[in-house]
Amino acid sequence: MSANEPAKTVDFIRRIIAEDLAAGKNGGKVTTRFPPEPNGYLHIGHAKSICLNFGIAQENASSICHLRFDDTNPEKENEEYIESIKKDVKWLGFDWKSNLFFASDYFDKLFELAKVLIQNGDAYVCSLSADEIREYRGTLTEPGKNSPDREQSPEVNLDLFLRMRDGEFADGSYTLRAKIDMTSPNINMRDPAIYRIRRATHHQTGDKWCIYPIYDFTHCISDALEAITHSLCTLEFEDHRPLYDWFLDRLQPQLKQHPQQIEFSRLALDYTVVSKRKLIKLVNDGFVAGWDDPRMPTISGLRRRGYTPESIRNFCSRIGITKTPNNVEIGFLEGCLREDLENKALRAMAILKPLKVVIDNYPVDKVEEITAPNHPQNQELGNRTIYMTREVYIDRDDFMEVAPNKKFKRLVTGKEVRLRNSYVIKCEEVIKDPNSGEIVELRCSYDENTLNANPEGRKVKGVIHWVSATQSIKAEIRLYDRLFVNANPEDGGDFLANINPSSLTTLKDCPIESSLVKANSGDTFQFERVGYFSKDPDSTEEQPIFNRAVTLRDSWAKISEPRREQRKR
RNA sequence: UGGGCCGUCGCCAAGCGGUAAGGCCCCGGAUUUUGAUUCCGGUAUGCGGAGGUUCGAAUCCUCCCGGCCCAGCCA
Repeated sequence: MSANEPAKTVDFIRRIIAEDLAAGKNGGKVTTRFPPEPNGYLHIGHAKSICLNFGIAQENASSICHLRFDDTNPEKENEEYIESIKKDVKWLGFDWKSNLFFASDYFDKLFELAKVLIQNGDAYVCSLSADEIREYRGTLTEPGKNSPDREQSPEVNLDLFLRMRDGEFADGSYTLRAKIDMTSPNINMRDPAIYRIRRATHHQTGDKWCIYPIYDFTHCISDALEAITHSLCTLEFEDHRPLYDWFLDRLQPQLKQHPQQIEFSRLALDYTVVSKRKLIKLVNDGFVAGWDDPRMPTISGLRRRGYTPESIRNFCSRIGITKTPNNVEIGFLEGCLREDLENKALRAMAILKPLKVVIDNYPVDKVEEITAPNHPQNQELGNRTIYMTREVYIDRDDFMEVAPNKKFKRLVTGKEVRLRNSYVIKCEEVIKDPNSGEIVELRCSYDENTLNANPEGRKVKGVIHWVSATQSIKAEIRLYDRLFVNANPEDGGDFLANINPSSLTTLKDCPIESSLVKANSGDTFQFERVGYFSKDPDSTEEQPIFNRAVTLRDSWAKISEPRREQRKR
């Protein structure tokens, strides 16, 4: 957080924790956990949770945040996801130290605790099929009815449960259920399943088990076993809290811990989907190139796009933690990136839509070395050498035969403009293709006394970027736009129907200044007057590739095209 | 329509009975070899609505309206 940032008011969760600490609760300690299921890559919504949980640990002395994989559904999980999650949490700047856990570490313990529930008459083995269980559950407005197996003796239940574990029954034939209340207005309390039979090889436990515990049973116990003090989760688990507490209350003699679950609202972002199911769909159906496609709101996608950990952390800090359903503007995230990159991205020049300029009075073979600062305000970032030659490229958007209005201050026929870090040039003649009428070249002259100096007797307001035609390299530049055309991709019911067909524009053979050959994959630059660009890992020696992370703020665009579609909500 | 939760500026968000913080966006203006950055200044007589309690209400009470979540052997 920058020095002039106003003091951030504490959110309600941090306030509760501060109060608990002050009251000496939990022995004056606070332990949190980030509990992802390894069934997909982490996204910006997870970043919010990571920043909260790890952030709280950082803010309190001797506090710690565990990384725990909630791996109770082997059919959807795998090792690739586990590795990506660890990588992303680290990249965001957080450290779980030695506290890496798996819910599957507790499978034996969980099994024993399930037996305790059975022995105490708090759980029973049910022979109803999935369809039957649904029927027996009732509806939102009608109570459910008891399973015929509900009053089975603990002895029978225990025998059945052991045989479930021993593989005597087919998948789906039995479940272990908590015996709570089939008439509860909270559907989660209507005898929820806590174990199901599923012959699936688990990425951590292999084929040791053919029964797997369900989230509600697993999560609260895992929290208790790890002595988590504050179990923070999103609002959709609010209805599960009574269940969370129910299990812990019943098993208090065994666990001797009762973490507190607190819920906060999940992050929603304009023009994006943040749901693993949908993200998987985008990846599997080829709408994007992969989990790390720069258009994806995944941590890996944002990283490849050019986002920095600092910008994401700052974003999470600014949106805060509340229970209000929030829908954050995508521009808010982009603003955080710009703010971070403004101070640290080295400057360079690149031409997206080249227009050749020949400076007739510039010596034919002269190659002039010019030292240009890497950052206009920060000399510590050093300098680089750029090369001035007789032929250069400028951007087509920076020239018009006739100025459209008095505010236009780029190059116009017969007028002057400064080439950034170089000379003032004047457009003398416009060369067009005789057939198409397309402008193919500009013939200009330059004022040799204007390098690092203002021209005599006149003011030249406009400054445009340029690249030498002979001393430059060529790059592929990928321009990204939002993945969806609607602020709410769900509009109309099918998010796939709202995919932006032009979310990616690939520009080939863009002239970029030669200093960029030294760039490493992942380095991010500000291409002056254009935006921030990050070198893509797919780059090769011959073909550097740059991804546009975000454009610069562009107040000229507002004047010249004030009613851009994108500005509408 | 059962239950749970939420409604303060376009977007986030403080506020917790004493007379509406802040950030983003937006609008002016200054500086600028990036129409960037930076810097100044502006932007809710109003807190979903209606009543009520009180000297005083965004904050307390009542009713109403709107939104989100829950009927996986997913998490």
